[in-house]
Amino acid sequence: METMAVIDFETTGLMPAYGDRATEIAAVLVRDGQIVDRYHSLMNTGHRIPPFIEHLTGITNAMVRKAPPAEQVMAEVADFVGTLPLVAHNASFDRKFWDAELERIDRRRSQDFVCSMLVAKRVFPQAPSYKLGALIDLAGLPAAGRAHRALADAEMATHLTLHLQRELMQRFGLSSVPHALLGRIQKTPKNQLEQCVKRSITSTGRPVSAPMRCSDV
DNA sequence: TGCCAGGCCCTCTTTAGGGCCTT
Repeated sequence: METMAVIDFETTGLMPAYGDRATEIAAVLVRDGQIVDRYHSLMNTGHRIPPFIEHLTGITNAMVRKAPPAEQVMAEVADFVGTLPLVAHNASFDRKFWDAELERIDRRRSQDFVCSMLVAKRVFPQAPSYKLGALIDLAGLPAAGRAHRALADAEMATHLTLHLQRELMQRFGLSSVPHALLGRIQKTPKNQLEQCVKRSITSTGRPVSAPMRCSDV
């Protein structure tokens, strides 16, 4: 059975290309509809967290000063995740920081990201908001803890992803919804979900798995 | 109190503009 890794970063800002750095990372491993393992750590990059971000996340400069170095944390989380397919909410954001922080330790990503926000837009096109917390509330899923902390957000993104998979299985009579199918769904034009899923189903009723380029996400 | 971006998506669109979403 496929295992996926759902990740979430807290950072000093929005743009690693403009010098923003990670302050916290969490990775949740999910298999057979269950969380099977977790990694979580603050990290110290030596960069100052702006007051607005301290207020938003609750992660202070004093907290990260006592945290292990970012190089150590990123090496640990990269080993923890390995080559498992990745999921994040608004994955374009987490992918930028994942790639930038890995590059600093001379490592490269080899797997694809799926974005739970883009998949949610296809599965629930009438949702009033696609913020992680709003989708959790809409689906009646449990809040995992304080929003804007990496582990809580990663767990909420995990529950959302499992909810999307269950909805797709029920709606289309599928036995499973692998990462590759989620990757196809997030790229399909809006209102073409049914055509996308049907194209991906073989005569055995199992979704077709197909490799995707990292640039596809 | 957010500014910096960028991909996605919608519309009073397509030779564009603006909101959403992430911190």
